[in-house]
Amino acid sequence: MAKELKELTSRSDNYSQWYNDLVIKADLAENSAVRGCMVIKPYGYAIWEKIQAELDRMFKETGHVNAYFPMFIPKSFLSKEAEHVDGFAKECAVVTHHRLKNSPDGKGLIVDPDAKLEEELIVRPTSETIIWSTYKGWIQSYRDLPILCNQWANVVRWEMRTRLFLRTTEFLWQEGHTAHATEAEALEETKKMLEVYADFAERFMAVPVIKGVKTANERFAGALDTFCIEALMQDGKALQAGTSHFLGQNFAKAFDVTFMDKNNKLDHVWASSWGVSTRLIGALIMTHSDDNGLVLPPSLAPFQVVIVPIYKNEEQLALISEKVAEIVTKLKALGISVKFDNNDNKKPGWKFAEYELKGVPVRLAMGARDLENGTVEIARRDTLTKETVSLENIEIHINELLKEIQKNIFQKAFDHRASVTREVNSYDDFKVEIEKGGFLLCHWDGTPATEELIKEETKATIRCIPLEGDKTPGVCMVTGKPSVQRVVFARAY
RNA sequence: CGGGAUGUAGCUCAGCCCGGUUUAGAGUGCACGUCUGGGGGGCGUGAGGUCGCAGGUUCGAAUCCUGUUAUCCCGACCA
Repeated sequence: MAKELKELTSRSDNYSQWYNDLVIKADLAENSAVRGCMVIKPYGYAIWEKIQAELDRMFKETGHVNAYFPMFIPKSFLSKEAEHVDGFAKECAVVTHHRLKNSPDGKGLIVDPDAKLEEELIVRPTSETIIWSTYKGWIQSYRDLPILCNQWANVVRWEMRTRLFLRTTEFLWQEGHTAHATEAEALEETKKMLEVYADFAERFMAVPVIKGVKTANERFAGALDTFCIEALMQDGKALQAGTSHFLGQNFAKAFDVTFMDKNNKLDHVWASSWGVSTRLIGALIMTHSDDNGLVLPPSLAPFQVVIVPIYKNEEQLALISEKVAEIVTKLKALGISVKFDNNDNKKPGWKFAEYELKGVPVRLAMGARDLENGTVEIARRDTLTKETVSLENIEIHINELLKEIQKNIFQKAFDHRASVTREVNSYDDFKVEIEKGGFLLCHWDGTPATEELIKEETKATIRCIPLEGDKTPGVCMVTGKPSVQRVVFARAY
């Protein structure tokens, strides 16, 4: 494996560069031949698979089923919901033809003008429109409701500027699209999925999040309300980690999806949609990792334990392998994923550095010395500490250690967030404080105009109106008008 | 779409200002051999390049000029 750049840019030196370096060097992804699109490499994809597996389980547990809809959307569909088209029109990839032919001058291929599509197709930036046009055929009665579908898919948004995982032209995500008979039920669904996301973020990603609702400015195009989970990165910038939208009857009206209710009355269907994307991997990286590389939560690490043998010859390796096999069996019995790296092409020192860079939570090293003493060296990634322990009940020790690492990195992220979250009461203070990063809890008069002004002057946005916590009213830090509660400001990715 | 930068070996880059001792280099990676092995190891040998592309200037261009194309970084826009 080629690792030319041995040294990572430090976070304090250049956080942005550190992130870019880390994604490449930890072998998570790389830029592709297609501008703005990334290749997710096996190690990075393995993390995505872990994320998928857990979320998929959680979705099914909450009554959802998977389905798949086309990646192409007839152009006319997109324009049916007025706000929706406004939100996405500027970043759509458009299919206009369906055939190529040899260039008359003999050089390469050209688009065959005879193969022009009657109606252009949009590569989905999100699937509300194609799904709601489909749901129209599925729904006649309240007995057909609710519909609780999720799809795992790729989407395309033609962004001007991209960054690996955080914003790519094409990205992988899941999008849930649900249809309900009542407003209350759709709203309940929206909130339920927000809880699922928050639970996943905190328990599996070890990323503490604030649950909240977006302001009108930040709302999803076509939604009545957008709920979100907001995370805080180590550099003090916020990252939206997931959204759950209450769509009201907007899409049902746009696509004329009606149903007969229990009283034989025709009504439009109520909707929610919700999604998280490969951006979560970006959140994972920027929350936990350090200047030595990636730090992965045990719950999502492609493998939780790596074992490195240290030997002088084949005989020693054979003896070590035998001992290691016992440990592997015990670990696997506890559901712990483990990799024994007996690759002879790399030296132990190289492997240590490599697995540190890749964020493997626990590393074991076993050599002749350990064989003699019945011990093994355990190194934990989060604290970079090492200890030599007895092999007796080693699997129990490691199991506990993994739990502790999971807890520790969450706590570390939680403490960091707490340390850079503060209440600010005057706009003058705000302008100073926002430069330092972090979440600022401030009173705001609830108007888009004030929000816009703050954004223009400070580049800070309202990340969300938090659902939990202090609800004391006050006065807007800018206009002095009444404020219902403090809202969360930050500069964001 | 504005601003900045860069295309030279698989990768990271030097050489370019000031054209000719450069037969185009280094590090790293790769192949083979060997000594090694508790934190990216040492020695030796070897393979690997139309210097992004197209023109131009010149006796001579990686180097100067023009055009073109691609990518990266920083902003504005967005998950």
